[in-house]
Amino acid sequence: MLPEHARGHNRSLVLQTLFHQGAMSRADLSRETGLTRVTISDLVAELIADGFVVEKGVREASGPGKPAILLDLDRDGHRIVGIDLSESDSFIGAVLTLDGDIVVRREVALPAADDVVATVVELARELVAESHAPVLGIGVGTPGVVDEHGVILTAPHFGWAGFDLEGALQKALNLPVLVANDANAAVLAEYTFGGAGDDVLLVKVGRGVGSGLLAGGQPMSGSRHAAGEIGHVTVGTDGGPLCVCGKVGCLEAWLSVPALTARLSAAAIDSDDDVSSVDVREGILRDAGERLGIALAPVVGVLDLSEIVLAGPPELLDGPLAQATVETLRNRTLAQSYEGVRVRMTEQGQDIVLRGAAVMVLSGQLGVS
Amino acid sequence: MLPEHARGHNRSLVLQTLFHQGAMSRADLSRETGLTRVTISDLVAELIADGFVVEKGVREASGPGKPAILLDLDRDGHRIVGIDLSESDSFIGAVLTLDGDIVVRREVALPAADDVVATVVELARELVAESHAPVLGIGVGTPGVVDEHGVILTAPHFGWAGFDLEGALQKALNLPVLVANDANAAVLAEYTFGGAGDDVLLVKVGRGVGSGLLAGGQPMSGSRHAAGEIGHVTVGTDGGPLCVCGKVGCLEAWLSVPALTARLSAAAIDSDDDVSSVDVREGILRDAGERLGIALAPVVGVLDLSEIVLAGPPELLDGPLAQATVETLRNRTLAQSYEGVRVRMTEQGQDIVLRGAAVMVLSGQLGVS
DNA sequence: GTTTGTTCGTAAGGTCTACTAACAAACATG
DNA sequence: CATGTTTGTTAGTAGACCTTACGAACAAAC
Repeated sequence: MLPEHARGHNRSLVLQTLFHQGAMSRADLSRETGLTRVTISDLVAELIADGFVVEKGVREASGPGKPAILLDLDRDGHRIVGIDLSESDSFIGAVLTLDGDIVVRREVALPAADDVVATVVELARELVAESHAPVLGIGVGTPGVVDEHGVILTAPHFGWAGFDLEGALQKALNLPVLVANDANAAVLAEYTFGGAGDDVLLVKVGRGVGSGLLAGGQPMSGSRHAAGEIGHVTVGTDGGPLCVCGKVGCLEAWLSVPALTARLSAAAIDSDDDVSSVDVREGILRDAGERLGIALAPVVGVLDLSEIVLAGPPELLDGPLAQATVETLRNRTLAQSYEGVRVRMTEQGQDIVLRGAAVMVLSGQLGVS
Repeated sequence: MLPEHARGHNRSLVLQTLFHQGAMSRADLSRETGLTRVTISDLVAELIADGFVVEKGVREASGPGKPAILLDLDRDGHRIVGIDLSESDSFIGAVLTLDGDIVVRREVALPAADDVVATVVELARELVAESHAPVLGIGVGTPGVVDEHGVILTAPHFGWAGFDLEGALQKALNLPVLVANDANAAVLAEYTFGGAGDDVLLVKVGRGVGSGLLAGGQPMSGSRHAAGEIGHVTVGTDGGPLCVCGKVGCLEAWLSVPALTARLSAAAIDSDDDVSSVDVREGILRDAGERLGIALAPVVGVLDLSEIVLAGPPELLDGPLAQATVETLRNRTLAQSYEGVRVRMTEQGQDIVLRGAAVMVLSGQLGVS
């Protein structure tokens, strides 16, 4: 550890403070960070020279003393490109501000397996061209198991195994690129923009079921970079639906969007009566929610989680399903640990992976999250 | 972050390197840490002055050049006192070397609830007096939920709630004191002395069932310092034994030593035949192991654990129980994640909490673990 | 209008940390 | 014995942050 590492840490500390607390003076930053005003002035001068911070004029005097010069991140001076490869029928890309707001959005149809990289490169190039400010970097959220250098260890859907996607994009685009698993990206979005706490599990329900975990404010990657791969864990001891993986009672067989919609439409056909059809629908969703609670109870116990966030189609997740999950967790964990475990939908909507990809860039390039 | 923090980090880096790799020269340390020989000399001089490092004479020359002066931790220059409050019938204390070897061992009967602190203080004082070298600090592993400052948030057994045990001992003993949960201490022992990897869960089976978790080499404490409290998580969806907490099918009701021994002895009375009695015994243990596997499968999936370590009576845990656990994990998690999940007994035996308490002191005082 | 006290930002100088460059000591080898 | 290698130290330098001191800009009190 060298002194210049401490310097980098302090640079990030200043950026982080401005990012979360908004415009403030050098003196405010000094009080907030514990560094002296002199050191803050020095760091700020460097950050202004690098174009990350700007002076926003003087604050109208509210008391005695010289009025402060307000500083802020140059929130319009840079853009981030985020890309989401997790949707079942398209790739989605966007240009985002440093605050995670989407400025431009592009969607392209899912290409053939051989053209995936070329398609992503082209999508990224278009977005970079659309950005009217320098692009800080490109974040990508993808299904599959991804290591810390953005190498896809396994992604059955794209036929990747040991493929250095980050390196390939880096080389083609000549900009900083960061690649991570889609659910891991999503939990970062929830942490930075969704007000999630330091210990949170995000369960992402789509074609499959995955999750991203933050413990103590740090993303968990696991011993083989496969943390969060929860879709094929068996739930309960009483059988269950057959899963595509061949086992019985996998969480994914209970909870994935295809599994749920199949069961719901089968029930709708069986039932003529509109009233009972609503009950049947609720029962199916409640069952799925209960299964999620059964699977998560040991995780909540071991990790002492305070918050579980659901991401996916709200018409399926938000309602009886989430309700059943929280009730099941309550019944299956000790009073002490469920008291305060919240289960809620994300408020990031469809853009959660895009915004999470932006957080990856913020974190990697500025040390902000 | 100040330069002196970086200095402290580098001091710890040197100590850590010597701790794990044994005696070596300044030039070796330089190569190992990436710091220059000059900086290493400076740091080592400081550490020698502080009494943590000693020169052990020259290494017999194996090639050209000036022979190296070997350095090592002064492993006999300091002792650590460890105390284990988790046993059901006694408090155990020990004087340990920096390598975790037990030099002196003392055991005292469990006192009345009001005398717990006084008893621990007296035990610690005796051990400090027995130590023939300066005591680096006192580590305590206790049942209950403990925060990062050693405040016992809840410990029903001792009737503690919000009690600052660390502060009380610190004041009475006038030495650095560190207090943590017993299972969390145990997993540290397994990590530092038992060769466990960076992502490991230790399940401690005794009067209750608790666990300690290490993820990415860092101890996890959870959002309310209750990480690892797994005893009262419901397992499976087919009922189970009644638990003291009033629920049905808690892991503790399946797996705790009192629950297991009760079921085993009941079965032994029922069965006259010696041969079938062995089968019955094995069946009971296998059932318990299967339940542990059911509970841990989602945890292994979410955290991508590579290693699960069992601590407790080997005559119960080591054999059919552990075997059933690993088989159940294999059946209930995706191939990818079980491949390489090892389930094994600890080799630290009865002293695991004592040694874990020593690691807490090593880590807190020297930055070594 | 003047004085007083406060707050902001900057300048100068000092301390601490780790680095590079250079060198003496101690050894093996041809 | 001369040469080359490795170790550990000395001397000097660059970077990072600190303390101290000061001018600028303001509010409040007189």
